[in-house]
Amino acid sequence: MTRPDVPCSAVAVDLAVLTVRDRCLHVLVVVRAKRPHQGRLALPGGFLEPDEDLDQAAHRELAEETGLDAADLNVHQLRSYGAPDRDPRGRVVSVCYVALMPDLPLPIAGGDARAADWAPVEQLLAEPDQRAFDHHLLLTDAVEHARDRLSHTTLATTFCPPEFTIAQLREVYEIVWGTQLDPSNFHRKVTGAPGFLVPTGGRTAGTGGRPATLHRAGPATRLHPAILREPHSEQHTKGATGHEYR
Amino acid sequence: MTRPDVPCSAVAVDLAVLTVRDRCLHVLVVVRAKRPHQGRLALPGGFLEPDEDLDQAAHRELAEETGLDAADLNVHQLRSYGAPDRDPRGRVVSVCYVALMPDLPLPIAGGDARAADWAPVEQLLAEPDQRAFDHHLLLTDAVEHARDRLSHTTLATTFCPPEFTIAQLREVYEIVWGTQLDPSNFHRKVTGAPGFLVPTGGRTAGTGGRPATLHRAGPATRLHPAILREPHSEQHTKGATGHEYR
DNA sequence: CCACTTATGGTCACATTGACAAAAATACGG
DNA sequence: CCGTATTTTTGTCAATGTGACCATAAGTGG
Repeated sequence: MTRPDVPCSAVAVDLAVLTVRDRCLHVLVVVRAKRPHQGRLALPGGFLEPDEDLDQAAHRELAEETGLDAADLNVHQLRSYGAPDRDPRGRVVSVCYVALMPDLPLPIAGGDARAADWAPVEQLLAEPDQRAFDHHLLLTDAVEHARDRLSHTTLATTFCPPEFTIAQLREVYEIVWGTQLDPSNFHRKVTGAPGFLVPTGGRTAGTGGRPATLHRAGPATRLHPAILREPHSEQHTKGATGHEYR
Repeated sequence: MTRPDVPCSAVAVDLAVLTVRDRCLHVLVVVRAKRPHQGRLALPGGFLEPDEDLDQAAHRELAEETGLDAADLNVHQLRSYGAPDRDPRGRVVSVCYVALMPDLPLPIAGGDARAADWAPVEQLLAEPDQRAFDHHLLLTDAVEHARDRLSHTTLATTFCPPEFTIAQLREVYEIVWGTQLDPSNFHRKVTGAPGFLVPTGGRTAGTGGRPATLHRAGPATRLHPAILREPHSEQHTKGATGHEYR
């Protein structure tokens, strides 16, 4: 059905699957088994199938790589990448998705036997030229995207198990943002944001301190008021990722 | 160069070019000259050329449709659309860009002689099924994107001429958001946001009121503090566009 | 000079925030 | 069993941002 008079490209869907693990932000990576970039770390992904929506492809790839049903996870399109030379095999336009998930037992070795494992984001970002294709750029953008979203949405709860304490949630923010947050003020903010947290009635025990009340994620998606990343101040002319707004 | 063993798609780049005109938000549309959707209004766009980056393609299309050099305009990728049946001719994945510009003299009839003209966004959004392809969805997302960005970035100035008054800037916010803003409080906020506005020294004249000082866009891109859309309050569980975060 | 219009500045009550203190509720060591 | 350390949770206070609203400044047109 594709028309012969129109330039034709392969369309790939790549995934930046993020989680918080061992007090660090991790991303799911695979070791490439084939050329090009054989042996290098890459984001999991694959080509769009003929009768598939982009979102469907992302969910399928996620299921193949992690064995997880993405239905209740958080998978969102980030942006597309189409530099003409980004894949030496030919023209490939890649649609990148970001998925956030709690620290589940393990990424099952993928359906197609590629080795998939968690890698610390900080370490990967420190060596810009070791990734396959332009996946360093994809990862940079994905992390920045996740950081931004934590401020304005209730996304942080997707890094947590179904029931969690406010300290666990605070740890997520601290790790993703690389900052320290005041426990007392953080508590006030998140409990004050309508629809963010729902107390389950349960409490923790055996942690050597006052037991914490357990919470579930509430119905809200946008956060009001937002939880700000920077202690305020400063001229904000920065923007790291190369996809600067305005 | 494209490998035969991989599903192949056409990749299109579509543009939602927004401007403020006659106190309404307008978008640049073309009347489709060919089937499918002949005679219907569509967002301008075209297919990705073999040796072109996505951003380059967006700039090229913008130049073709408006005759404008996009260098100093504001063109950003929104997201991609890839429903299998979105184009009856075959598989087409479309990367949508949003461009914001001041109300320049006119959109020159495009290089390929298609009629390009401004259409009021409100009117287009009111008739969901009259657009070509899924361009109603693209437009919905583009407008929501622009609205969100006004709060947190200095994007609003790109709707204004090089020199503008604070009242003109306020009008941009009011029109894009569909709200009324208090002139006095708005003035306090925008003049207080560091790097947002730079007074040029000039003043208006002949407007039947106190002359306003003229400003240029400042160096800042992010806005601090943000200029909030809603007078506060309310449970924010909404999200209109179908691409809900969380 | 006066009415009118628009821009800009000020006031005040209120909400949000960060820094910090204090209280509550547990574990653990003696 | 008591005191101390630890962690959660609740307050307090000053600084700042915000909305509602009023006042003043500085033009135009009669």
